[in-house]
Amino acid sequence: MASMSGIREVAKRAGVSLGTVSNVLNHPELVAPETLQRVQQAIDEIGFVRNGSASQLRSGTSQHIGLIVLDVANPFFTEVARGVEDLANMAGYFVILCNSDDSVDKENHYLHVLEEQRAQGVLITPAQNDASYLQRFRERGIAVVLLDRPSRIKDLCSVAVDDVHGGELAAKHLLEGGHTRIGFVHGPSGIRQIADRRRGVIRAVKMAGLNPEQAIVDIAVRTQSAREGEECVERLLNFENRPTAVFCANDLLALGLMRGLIKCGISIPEDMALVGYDDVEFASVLATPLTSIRQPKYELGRMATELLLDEARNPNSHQHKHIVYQPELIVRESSRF
Amino acid sequence: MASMSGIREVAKRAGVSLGTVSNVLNHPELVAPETLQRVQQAIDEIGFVRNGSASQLRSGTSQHIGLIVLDVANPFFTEVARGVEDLANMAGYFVILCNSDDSVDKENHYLHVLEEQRAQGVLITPAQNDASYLQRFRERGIAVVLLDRPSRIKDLCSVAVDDVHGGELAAKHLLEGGHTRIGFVHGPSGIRQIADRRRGVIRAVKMAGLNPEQAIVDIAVRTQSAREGEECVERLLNFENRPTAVFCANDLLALGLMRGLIKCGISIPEDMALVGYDDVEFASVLATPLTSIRQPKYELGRMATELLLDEARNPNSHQHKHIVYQPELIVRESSRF
DNA sequence: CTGGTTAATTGAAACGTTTCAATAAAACCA
DNA sequence: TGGTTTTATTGAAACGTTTCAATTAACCAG
Repeated sequence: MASMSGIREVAKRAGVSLGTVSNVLNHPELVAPETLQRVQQAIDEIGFVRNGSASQLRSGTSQHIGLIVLDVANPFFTEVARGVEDLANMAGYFVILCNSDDSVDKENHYLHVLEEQRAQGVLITPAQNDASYLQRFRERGIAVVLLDRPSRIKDLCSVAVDDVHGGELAAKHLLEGGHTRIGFVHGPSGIRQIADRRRGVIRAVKMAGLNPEQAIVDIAVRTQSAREGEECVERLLNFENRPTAVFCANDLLALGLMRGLIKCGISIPEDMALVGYDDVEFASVLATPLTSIRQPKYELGRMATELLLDEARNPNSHQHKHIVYQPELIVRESSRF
Repeated sequence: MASMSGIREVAKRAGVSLGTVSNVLNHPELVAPETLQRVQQAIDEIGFVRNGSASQLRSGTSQHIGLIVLDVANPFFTEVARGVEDLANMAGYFVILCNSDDSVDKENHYLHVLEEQRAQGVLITPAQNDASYLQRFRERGIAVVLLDRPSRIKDLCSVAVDDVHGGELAAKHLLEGGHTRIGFVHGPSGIRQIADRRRGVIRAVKMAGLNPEQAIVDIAVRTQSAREGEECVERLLNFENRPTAVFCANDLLALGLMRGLIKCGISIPEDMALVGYDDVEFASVLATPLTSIRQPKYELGRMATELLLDEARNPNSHQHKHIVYQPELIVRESSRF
């Protein structure tokens, strides 16, 4: 006798019909207890495991959620991913991990894959600024939530952190410490996060009654790495009117800067105050613990997933939301006054 | 006229049969160029995207690969994940991210999900030491590769890093620096990695003709965090015959230790040499750059995936392998002599 | 004892593909 | 020219579920 696959074999063994086995799997409440047990036993005996593809095909709903980030290795996204995964898992969904590496091609490839899988939804930090192409997704009934991208697109949820405020917090803190000339070290200004943080800095300076042109010393680097941070120390120190404090757009930059400053015999915070961004794990644990701006990363992921699932499950009653978290200033030695 | 879904509508529009459309999708080489183009156009016009579930159901093969790790937020796994994702993606598969959080329950849950999806294979760092239950997977034709777990199980591939050698490298380096009394700071000895690293240390000490009992000062902490590292400084310094060097089982511990030592006015490496493990990104960038043991994390992930895909695609010719990478000593200031 | 409700179970018809044997058309060759 | 091979296309039959209208059984009130 050939193989009678799946549910069918279970049904035969338990002496019930196909439909009943299906009910045991999906609506156990409407199966008589005795039958339920008999079927369960049959399932255990043959070690039956439901075929997800068949199930999804017929029922028309998958359990897939896509998470498209720029780089999993980035500790920021890593924490976000945990938040996503935790909630999705609890709700019975599973997460497909997609690294776009900032490449539009890779991003499109993944979007296509997720479309084929008829994912319930996609959490995405878009590599391309134009999010209109996500429209197609929405038309197919796939929920989309923008991650770490504030957005006013009406028919899309978004979850982000207020980078303007973050920049403002950092600058205000330094201004309160009596610094009137502040270096701002950052990567490409084209990146929204960086542009926003700068706007925050400018705002704080203006509020303090200072002239941004004079109070802010702009130092741009190519990539926001520790190496670049270290290399820009020279530039920083050679300014005719040297800043007494530096705000780095990211903790890695701050780390490099710190190292470079120590090498030059500049002590922190006495000769130069320092503030980073992201509050990565090691910030608190450096030789001179680093003041930094903390973002609710895990929460970001959780909330985004919550919105996504709500949209996926209640497409009609769902209200699109634009959630913006407020960052938090964590003061440590590097800027103590 | 009701909706004629998918392939069927494409077929009608292009004036060909179902089979031909399917061929365009899966075996374009046996479709006449002219027909091919016509079908492609129809596909584009209606914006058709193949239904993955149906495809998988009928063809019997999925594109899913499961990656079950203890914690995505751990930078070690993060790099591994990148290696996995990169290769899997290139080969046309996609990765389902699973965080077991060291919980056997979560692990089992995910294994079940992956079984339902008929995943092509699973990369796993098992939370439970007994890997025999993975046998069921193998019987279902799902390939399994053990990640970061050396194993002699015959019918399973495994990829790992030689922790004994790692411990040996660290200790040997310190011994060569003239240290004859070395602190070994580590978390729970029940963890294989830690036990292995200790064995390496002992081996190196013996090779140097010293007595492990006297040369090694064992300092256990509960968790391998920076905080615990800092807290154990006191214990370290209060030994009657104080070690002149410390090997930490992990960079975070080393970081904490470093901070504690600096606070106590102990200078590194003059008064106390320090070696970490993992060579995390910030190791090179601390006030005193940290000597550490580097593991080929990305390569680990890539190789594991390669083995997995080979097994999934050539189940018959596939040869199970047990690959062990060698870690590398990266010497920096913290142990310079 | 009848008619009406509720509770369990059934079995056939999808779901949207891929597969494969069968056909038709075209190309080749002696 | 007729036979043989090659190249394209076809259409029906799966793949393993879920769904749903229909059936049966069981119960209760009047």
